Amino acid sequence: MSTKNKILDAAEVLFADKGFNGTSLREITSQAEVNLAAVNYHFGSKKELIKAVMSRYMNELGPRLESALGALCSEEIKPNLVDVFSAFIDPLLHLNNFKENGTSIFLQLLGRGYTDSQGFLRWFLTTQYPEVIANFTDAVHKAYPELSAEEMFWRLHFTMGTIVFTMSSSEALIDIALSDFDRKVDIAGVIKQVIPYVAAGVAAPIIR
Amino acid sequence: MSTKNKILDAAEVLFADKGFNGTSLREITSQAEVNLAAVNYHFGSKKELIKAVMSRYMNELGPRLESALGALCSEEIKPNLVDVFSAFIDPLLHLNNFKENGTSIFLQLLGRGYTDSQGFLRWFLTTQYPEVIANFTDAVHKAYPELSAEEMFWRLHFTMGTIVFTMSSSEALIDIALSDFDRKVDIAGVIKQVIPYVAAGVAAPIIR
DNA sequence: GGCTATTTTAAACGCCTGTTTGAATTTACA
DNA sequence: TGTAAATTCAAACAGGCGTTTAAAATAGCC
Repeated sequence: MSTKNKILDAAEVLFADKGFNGTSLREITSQAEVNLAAVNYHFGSKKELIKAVMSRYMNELGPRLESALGALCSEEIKPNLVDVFSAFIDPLLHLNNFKENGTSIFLQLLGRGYTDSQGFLRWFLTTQYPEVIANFTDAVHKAYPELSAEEMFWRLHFTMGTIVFTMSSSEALIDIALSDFDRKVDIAGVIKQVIPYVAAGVAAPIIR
Repeated sequence: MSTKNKILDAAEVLFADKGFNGTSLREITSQAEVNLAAVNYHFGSKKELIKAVMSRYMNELGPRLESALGALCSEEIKPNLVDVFSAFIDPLLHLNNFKENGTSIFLQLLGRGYTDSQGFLRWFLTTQYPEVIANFTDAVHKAYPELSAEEMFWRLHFTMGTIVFTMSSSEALIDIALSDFDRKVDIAGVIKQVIPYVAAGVAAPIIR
């Protein structure tokens, strides 16, 4: 295991748990059992390390997401919104093969990135991976063409908020669900719960 | 204007903008034009200052929210979910009278509190203001009695996520909407957009 | 006016942060 | 095996953090 990967592995877990600002390089390097200076040697700075952590996941997720959404767009029959959102399930759950708890970690990182560091991660994702977003809006437009561009903009951001926020606090919520309802829920279970919710939200009647 | 209030006024804006961890006491006190030590003198610690900032809003919002939701529950006719969520509008917008941009600041603070500081604010709100949550779940249950307690739990947290996340990045989103659609949107406009979304999400058909 | 209690102030405390340095060590290749 | 490049390492850097201290200033009250 290379030093670079030891750092990435330790960093992603700590970042997901405590946020980017809330995690120090000393925590990361001692967890990874490497020297403190290794981060700056291999990545240049903490900011570049954050980008590297996100890129590793996006490079794994991006192509699968594109092909899943692309397949949906090229079909003859018009998809419904549940289909569109369900297209996310397999690519997201595949991250669990890539890495233990990969799905959960990635979604938590996404949530952290949206609120930490004054939205620089939003800039990073939208500029580095614009085709993912374009594919998604295309699919939604095909499923629900009556929605104007502006209404779609807002509803997609509401959806992003629902997913990202839920997942960034999913551990706490899963614990509450376990103690209140004696129900063991995993990340796949949460995703299955959230899809009808966001699909109905995006499909809500338009009030003008 | 008392020193205490000067600190609270400066702190809430900075906390909303940059998070609790991301804002230093030195930023707060220099913005408020008071001495650095004043925070620890008047509030004891940074953590207590955060609680004080949140309490000032909750004390303003709580009673209005309770009466709005209480009125809904005591009505003869069964409310629908749009009514339930609409009950939040007036109490929330009233915060704009209480304080300039009060609605926006409060919702941003709420969002920060859920992700910053490992959820201690969730603990603070649920233990200090449980009746608000109870009123809300009662109203939703009356509007949609088929929903089981567990399904309601998840859908309410999805809703919380949608609102809180949207509002915590509302400034950035409003800017994008302005440049992409030439549409000036304010916080009330965003709230009106989000209500049909969350109402439809909570009302989504149950998949068992 | 004088005394007490409250508040404000400048300075320092100890600790933690990301980053840099230069020497020691390991690795890779001829 | 010898040499040059790549990597690791301990140590220190400058700066920011929340908090504390004790003296100075202000306020309230008899």
